[in-house]
Amino acid sequence: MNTQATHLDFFEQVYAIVKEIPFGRVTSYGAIAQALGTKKSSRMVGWAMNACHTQPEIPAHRVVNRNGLLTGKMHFSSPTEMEERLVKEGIQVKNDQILHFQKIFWDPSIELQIK
DNA sequence: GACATGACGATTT
DNA sequence: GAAATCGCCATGT
Repeated sequence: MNTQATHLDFFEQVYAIVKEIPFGRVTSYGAIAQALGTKKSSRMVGWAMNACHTQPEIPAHRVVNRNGLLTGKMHFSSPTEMEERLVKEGIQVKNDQILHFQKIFWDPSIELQIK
């Protein structure tokens, strides 16, 4: 049937990890990609997030780029919703950038003990 | 099927 | 240390 179910699998993998992100924590696209075993296709993670609108339960605001920069904030209902939501969880955001990013960084490949 | 684009990352200059 | 460049892979035109 789905001879091209490649993206569906990938999307579900990404969603599963993003939903496991604990409160007040964030991760990066590359970290998720690496947890899936394809750290090089970090773009695909971002692409999957683009389709996250099909899954309203996806805390996409907890997923930022490797710089801790809210690169995808513009894809939310409002360009400020991502920032506001992160701050609401106790995450400090300044100039669209997460403060103490490395401190609150949550690596799925480690926390989920994915080898 | 070639060309361009994209919520990225790492490396090199 | 900032800017430029390559890599990677799926999607759209």
